[in-house]
Amino acid sequence: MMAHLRRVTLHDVAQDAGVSASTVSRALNGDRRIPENTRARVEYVATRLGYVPNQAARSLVLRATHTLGLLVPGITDPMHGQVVAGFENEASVHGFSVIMASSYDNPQRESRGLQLFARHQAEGVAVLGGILEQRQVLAAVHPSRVVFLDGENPALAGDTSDLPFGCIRVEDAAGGQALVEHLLQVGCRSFAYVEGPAVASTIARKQGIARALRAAGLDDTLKTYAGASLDPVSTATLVSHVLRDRPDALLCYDDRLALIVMDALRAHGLRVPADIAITGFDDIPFAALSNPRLTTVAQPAGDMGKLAVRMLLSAIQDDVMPPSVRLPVRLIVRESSRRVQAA
Amino acid sequence: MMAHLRRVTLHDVAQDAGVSASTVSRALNGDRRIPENTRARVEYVATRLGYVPNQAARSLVLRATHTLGLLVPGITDPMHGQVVAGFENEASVHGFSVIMASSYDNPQRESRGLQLFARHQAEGVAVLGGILEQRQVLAAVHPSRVVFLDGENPALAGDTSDLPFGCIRVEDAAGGQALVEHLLQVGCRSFAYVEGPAVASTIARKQGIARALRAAGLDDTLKTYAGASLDPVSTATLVSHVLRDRPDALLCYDDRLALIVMDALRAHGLRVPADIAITGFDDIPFAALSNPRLTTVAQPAGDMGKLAVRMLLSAIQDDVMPPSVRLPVRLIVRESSRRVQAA
DNA sequence: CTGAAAGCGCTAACAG
DNA sequence: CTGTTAGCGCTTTCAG
Repeated sequence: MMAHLRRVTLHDVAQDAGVSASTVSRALNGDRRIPENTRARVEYVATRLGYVPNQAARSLVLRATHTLGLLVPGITDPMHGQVVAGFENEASVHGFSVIMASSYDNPQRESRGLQLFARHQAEGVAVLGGILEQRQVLAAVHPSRVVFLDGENPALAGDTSDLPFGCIRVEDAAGGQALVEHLLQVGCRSFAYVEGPAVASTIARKQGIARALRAAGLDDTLKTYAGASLDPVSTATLVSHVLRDRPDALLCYDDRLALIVMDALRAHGLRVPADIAITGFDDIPFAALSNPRLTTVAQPAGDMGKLAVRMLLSAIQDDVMPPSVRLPVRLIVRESSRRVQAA
Repeated sequence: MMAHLRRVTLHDVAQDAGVSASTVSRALNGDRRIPENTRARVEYVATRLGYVPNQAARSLVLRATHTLGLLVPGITDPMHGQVVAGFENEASVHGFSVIMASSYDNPQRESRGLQLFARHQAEGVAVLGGILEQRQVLAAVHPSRVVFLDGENPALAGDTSDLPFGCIRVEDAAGGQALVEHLLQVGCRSFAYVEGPAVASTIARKQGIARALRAAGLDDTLKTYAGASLDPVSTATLVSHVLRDRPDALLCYDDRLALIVMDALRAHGLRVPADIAITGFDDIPFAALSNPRLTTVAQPAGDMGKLAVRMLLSAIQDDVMPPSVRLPVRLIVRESSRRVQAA
């Protein structure tokens, strides 16, 4: 059965070094009162014996785990991957470990992940693209500090300072707006939006698009299509709509979707951007490698992860959550929207 | 300073429920000796108070953490993302938490990650694409069980059962071979290989390619180019080599590289597959969405992660590491190699 | 400068 | 059926 992992303990080291456990502890933790020679000897014995401190015991007595929880919808998404990388990096720089859980856009799994963090006494938790309500999240991990990254629960839309949690969002609407302004400039007059999952950012991006259209006096030009997945049926439906309406430009919820749509359109003989312009959102690495290369809106994904850690640490140390922020985005024009002047 | 996370403890619950701590512990852990009504009351109080068991305390006394460590080169890579997803999923199914660390293909960080696992008393650890020697890894996390996934340290090349660690690899060579056989069939006669990082799989794939070429009596046809990155200089060099040699087919180390190369080639006016066939390796999601869609060799990435967990759990429970395995790969022919019969 | 003792939150004998 | 006791591995007063 379950082989117990008998490891070398502080006492083993103490015994071997002929000192008490306290001395070993102090020596290894750089207590100035321990003279250099004892410290060296203890250290020597410790490494010789292969001693590794037991984190569980440590956190228990220190009442601090130096652990952050990160809840992700799914690590397969390149966009999320970048956030995770930024988060993990920054955490490790500050000596924090991160424990991760995937929610797969499923409230149940989201709760389970938070539960996990609570059990592990995470001192702070970041929720990426979560759909649970803030109250629920807060309750689940109380009293950990929480920051919401790209929170998808509609209630997270407003900016919320003074709350026991922080929000990091991007200028989704501004991104949509920038996209439309660019497309107008290259001569597009009719637009369609391909929706993503029914979450906050889907709506915000669409609102930005609608706003820009309104400003240009093209308010009711915008068609909206349900987003497709890799499944052939949904793409076929989408393509048939495009073929029927023939908009000049197709604004997709995100890059992944845009690439799927572009592929489907090509299979049906539509040329991008000659017949139709396509844009994405996120600027995932592959957006720059598609053919045609994808015009998109870049999100500072890595920075978001980094910032999340910073906010959490600040909240942990100073006991005050920094104000929520909304990060700027950047329009990146590539081939998929380079139209010859359209009608 | 550091606000201590005062949480509700077992004793709080015990007090409030008017029983002893042991009773609460037993009730909450489903000990059959506790009668239904007490169990219910305890449970009620526990949830009302928002009690969450302290994992650190638990692991300490149980001498079992139910934690697995996963070391990844970098979560940004879609291929690795799938392995991670499979691993995490399977672990959570079996009630294990996973703690993850990124190595960024850097031995130092790899060691640090392993150290982290040791401190957290991970009961098993999986190393994905690691470059450290097995001995070092084993020493670093002893006595945890270890499995190497796609280990990139050359010494891992041979199949190794009866060892205190397991290896999960894929049929890299067979994949390379299949690719060549397919390319020969569509009329390619001259080949070039674009290398990845100098690790085991780069070599294995090339060996498979060379073997197939030898079998076809085309041994010395194979040119080898240094792999490019997104950086313009390296791609320019690569393109100039391709332009000079004009091979019929370009076999790239992996999909990511293939997409980069394809993009560079297109920028220089070369058409794929009309002028040159291109293939990748891995079958990342975007391989199916490129234009032209990429011919590649699919690896069972998710299964690898899942299998790693299974091997680890089996080693933990039965104290015997299952034999190493080498997973099959699958040739996926797409547009990038659909040549009209070449000369 | 160093050791002895107490205790972090929890579980597991061992009595009752 | 339930409470008391001891102790997981570590840090930290508090004495010496």
